[in-house]
Amino acid sequence: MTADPWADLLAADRSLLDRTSTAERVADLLRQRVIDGALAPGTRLSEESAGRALAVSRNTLREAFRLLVHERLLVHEFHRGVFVRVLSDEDVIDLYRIRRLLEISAVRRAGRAPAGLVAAVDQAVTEGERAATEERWWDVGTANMRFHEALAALAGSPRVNETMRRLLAELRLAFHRMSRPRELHEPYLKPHREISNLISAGRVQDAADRLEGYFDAAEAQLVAAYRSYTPE
Amino acid sequence: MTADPWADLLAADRSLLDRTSTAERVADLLRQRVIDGALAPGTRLSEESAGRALAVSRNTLREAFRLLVHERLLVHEFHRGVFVRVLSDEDVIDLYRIRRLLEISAVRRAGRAPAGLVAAVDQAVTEGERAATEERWWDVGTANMRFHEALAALAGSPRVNETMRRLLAELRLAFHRMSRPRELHEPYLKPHREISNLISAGRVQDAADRLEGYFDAAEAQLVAAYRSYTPE
DNA sequence: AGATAGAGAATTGTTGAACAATCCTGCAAT
DNA sequence: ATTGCAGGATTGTTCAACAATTCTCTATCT
Repeated sequence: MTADPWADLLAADRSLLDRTSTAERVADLLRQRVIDGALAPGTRLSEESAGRALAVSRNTLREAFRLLVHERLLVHEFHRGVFVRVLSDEDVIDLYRIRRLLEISAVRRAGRAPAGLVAAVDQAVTEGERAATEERWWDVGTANMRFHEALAALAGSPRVNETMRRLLAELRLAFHRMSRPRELHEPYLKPHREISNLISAGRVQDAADRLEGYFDAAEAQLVAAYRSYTPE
Repeated sequence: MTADPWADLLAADRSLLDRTSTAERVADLLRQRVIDGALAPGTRLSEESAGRALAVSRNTLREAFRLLVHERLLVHEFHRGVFVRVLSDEDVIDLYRIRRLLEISAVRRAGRAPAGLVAAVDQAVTEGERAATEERWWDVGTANMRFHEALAALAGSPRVNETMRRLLAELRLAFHRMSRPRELHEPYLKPHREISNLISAGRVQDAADRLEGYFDAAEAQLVAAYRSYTPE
């Protein structure tokens, strides 16, 4: 019962010890496929074929499905199966609503944030700019999301981080409905750069105000785009 | 394929049509028991005994467990079982951090909120005051939570509502570690009343500022209390 | 032609049993 | 007091079975 100072160090490594169930790994895999668009919104995932493809039993697969349904990446219709989520207009609006709350609040309190978190914001913007010069538009979108994730991370809250990660994964579902990734992502590079510079300069209130206006414009534009792309 | 105005009304009732799996109902039940404290933090829920008690198979039970683990009410240790979550000090601090973000932002934008949502805030406070005069201290705590839920609801976002509901359920885990429900909940009645009145009066900025100060005090106090109650 | 009904197939919901992998318990040995 | 080691208990995962529900296709009717 002695106090072991090194024990805490080891405890941190415990997570790497491969201690994850197959259900979780299946969920990780499916989540990735939904995010990168290999599984398009609306696709039905039957237990039988998915189970055969991944070589796991139906029960294990169902556990994985439950996780992703809870993350809103899949929807579960009783006795009908699970489908990759199709976002409605209201969903996209709502995603922006909650992101606005979290990000603006986080930026407004960014004065307390450690330097590393501020640097991460700048880094995400830089990464987006580089991807843009190389015309990798999907990567620009990814970098843009990392930017917003970094903004929320300024709050220094694990739960905020996880909430943001899930929201952004959900937002990917909207992107997959739209073609023209360049028109979709490029316009945001400049405002992102401005906001990042304001934060780096310590002018967090100005940054928050700028972000507020940014959201008004971005939300309106994306919703309009999403609506116009909607088929049926 | 005609436009049916009444079809939407019916569609809303579809959810009442009992179309829920047993796993979900088991999860609902367990969630309730965790929230009301019948299952104390740290309790181990073995698959065998829980399954026998609820008369469901292990597979179904495991699906329910997955849901509650995802909601952070249970923790799952590989090959060891599931336990009712024990919140750490950091968890309590983090819960307050994210609540602060959501609630303050929601209040700050409460000008756009419909009157019904504002009324709900007042109603929650009134309910708490009544419970206090009747010395039902646990109910005072419940009403206090409903107050905070109503504040977040001012944002008018389904996702914010759900996030708050989960966060408050998680916070219940902290309360169960503490005795003295009166000392825990009573002090907040007065500030809640003040904030509610400010919002009703349309002075949302003042309310947000007041809430900010409230959080500083409440968080410090609860964390101190939680720490002192912590056994082992 | 188009709508409707109904039989049969396919899929999901749930259970129970089985076995492997891992953890826990208690005792012996040092 | 700590370590090593069996044996038992619990979880992880699969499989097979059946009930409940939905889907599909054809026959029927107007």
